Amino acid sequence: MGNNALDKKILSDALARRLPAYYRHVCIMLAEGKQTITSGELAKRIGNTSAQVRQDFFTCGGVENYHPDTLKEWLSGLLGIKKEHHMVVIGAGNLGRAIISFKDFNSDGFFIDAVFDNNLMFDGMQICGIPILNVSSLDEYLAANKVDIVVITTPANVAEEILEKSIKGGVKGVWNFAPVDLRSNDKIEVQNVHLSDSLLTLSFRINEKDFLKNKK
Amino acid sequence: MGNNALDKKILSDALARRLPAYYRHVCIMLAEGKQTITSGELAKRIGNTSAQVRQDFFTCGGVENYHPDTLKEWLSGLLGIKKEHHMVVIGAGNLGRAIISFKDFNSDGFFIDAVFDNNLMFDGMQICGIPILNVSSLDEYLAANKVDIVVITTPANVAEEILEKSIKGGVKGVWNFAPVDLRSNDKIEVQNVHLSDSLLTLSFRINEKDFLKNKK
DNA sequence: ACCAAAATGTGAAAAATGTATCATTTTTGT
DNA sequence: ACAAAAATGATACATTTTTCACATTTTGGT
Repeated sequence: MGNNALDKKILSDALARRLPAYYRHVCIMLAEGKQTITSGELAKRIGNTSAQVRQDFFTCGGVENYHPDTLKEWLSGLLGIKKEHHMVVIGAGNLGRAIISFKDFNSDGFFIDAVFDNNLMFDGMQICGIPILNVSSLDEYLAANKVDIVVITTPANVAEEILEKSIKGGVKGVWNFAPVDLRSNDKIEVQNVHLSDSLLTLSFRINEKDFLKNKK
Repeated sequence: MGNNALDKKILSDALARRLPAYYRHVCIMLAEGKQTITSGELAKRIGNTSAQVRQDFFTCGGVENYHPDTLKEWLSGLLGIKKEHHMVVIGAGNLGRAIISFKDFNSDGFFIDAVFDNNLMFDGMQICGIPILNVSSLDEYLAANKVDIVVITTPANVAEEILEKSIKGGVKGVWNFAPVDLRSNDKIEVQNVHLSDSLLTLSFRINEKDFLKNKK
């Protein structure tokens, strides 16, 4: 004890990106009724090596045993999903609605409490039972309600403004889908999701493959 | 010439992930009417160092000059977005519709030609002018039409099957939003997008911050 | 209960990635 | 057109990340 990274420094992005995958597959294996999980089996599922899995777990402080329940519990603790997270979505467009209708993360304690939009047309309406409010009341709402995470699905030009409001409102994290790179700071954590980036990465890999093929 | 990675080996994932960001910001700067771009300026925008930018460009074979047009052209070539890409979306749910309504990538030569769903209710309908077809006709469609990229927005249980059909149909890449890890192989390139993973990563970073705060 | 086989935890080596340096080239101001 | 300032390309260096190796522990079969 005491010589792992958790004690002194922030974990690497590479590892932070693998943790959700571990969690996801452990949940699946638990649902499949598996009584035991090995590092090798988990590794195979996420497309990695058992050494990597063991090293990651070691870096995160180690897990007591590899029973599905223990692993899920332990990963939940690491990922901070043992407590409830209250979220609001900004933007009632297609993407906003897609996120709201995702049932996936409800089971992990993520709850969407309200949707905000600047279009008055939506006033009084609901999406999947969640009320749509006008974005002009966002400040007020954040002051009156505990909101942990703000989801931005607006156009790029207002994203920065929403970030400011979120900071003022004491929000802990922003999950940003607007095509701008919002920056994290010590007040707030930001996760930028650029959907089109992953399409371009795919296109790049396809192109690269063609490129290599032409070489031989 | 001849001593860069492009000649012999595949570029790293870290770099492949930065390339779209470079492209995105170059496009923005071009739109802003900038006459010239420096490595430092670009670095600042994507939240990195100028050394990293120069190193990346060097690794990719180098660019002639830093004029916005040249850079955009050069990055386009790397990312394989100088030619047209024809896409179909599988799944006409919220996420499918959100992707179809994204206007972002049309300008980069990505065109969505059809949507497939297994729900007969949709038959004959359209989304944003794109026809919804029954998924039973997918094989036929792929055989008759040039499709470069298949976008999967179905539930997890049918994703693997769609991948198989895509391979048989000669598709080059799969952009997968179903919550399973589909694997790339030499027939097809896969990009898995796990939306909830990025939420969990956000939650992890928030949690980690709290954790560190409690230490002092 | 014992032995064999398999899996884990850990430190160290190897590989990959990122940063710093500096000579050369390009730009800017006078 | 020239000198000074700034930016780039390429190498060398430092750090981070992954893989390897192996002693220790756990599991499974007889």
